[in-house]
Amino acid sequence: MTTAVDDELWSAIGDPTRRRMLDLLLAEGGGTATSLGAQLPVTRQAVAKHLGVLDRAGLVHADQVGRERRYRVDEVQLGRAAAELAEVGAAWDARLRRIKRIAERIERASEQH
Amino acid sequence: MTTAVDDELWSAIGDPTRRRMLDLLLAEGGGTATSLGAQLPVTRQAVAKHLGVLDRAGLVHADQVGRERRYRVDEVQLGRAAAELAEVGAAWDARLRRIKRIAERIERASEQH
DNA sequence: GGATCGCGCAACCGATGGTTGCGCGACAAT
DNA sequence: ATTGTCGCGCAACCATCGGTTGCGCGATCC
Repeated sequence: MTTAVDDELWSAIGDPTRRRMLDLLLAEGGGTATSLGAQLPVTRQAVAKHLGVLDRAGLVHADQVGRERRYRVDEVQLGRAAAELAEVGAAWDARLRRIKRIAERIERASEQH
Repeated sequence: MTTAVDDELWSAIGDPTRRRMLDLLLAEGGGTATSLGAQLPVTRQAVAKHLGVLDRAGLVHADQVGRERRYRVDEVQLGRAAAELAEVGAAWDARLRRIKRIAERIERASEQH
């Protein structure tokens, strides 16, 4: 029962900084490398690289506005990502629950000697 | 509304190979660096390093059996991890849903000019 | 005792997340 | 129109990490 998760997507949202960037973009409805960099503990250049990764993964999308490069979240793609996250979590949870049940049954069986 | 996710834990389960290792350990109720390496596209040494990371993160736990070093999953810790995954997914989902609702309201408002 | 098995350690390599430094084009001001 | 500032992209460089190969050692099996 392989969870069939898109590893491309995982590596994009696996990075903590990129997750915080997505959060910021969602909260403010968009932003630039400079505006995000001002609210993060990394430089503008680092943010720009991350934006490139997210862009190639299809999670964000940029358009030029004057001398600014404004990024916004692609809600559909991020929705897919969120769903996959929840799916993996649920799969593990289910598996753990099953194991726990079996363990308890064995416990009971050995208790009554 | 910061999601307050433990970055330590994320980086541990963020790696695709480590996730597959956890799956294998769960499916077989434990394993060694060699046994896992045989079922993965990487060498035993790479697996051993990953096991070290998972061990330090508290997700697995080893005990020596003869000349074997047998690892098993710490179900409680993995349960916490699964819960956090689901939580982040749900948080994004909720936020996206809220944004969509607002967007639709604006749409309607501007339509009736 | 000798062959084998499982493991740890060390050196090395490529990709990646981060930095600094620089130059260029777009906008603002006098 | 020139001059200054702002936002950005490009390049060089560094540390860390996931991966490899190679080796040596201790435990186990004949």
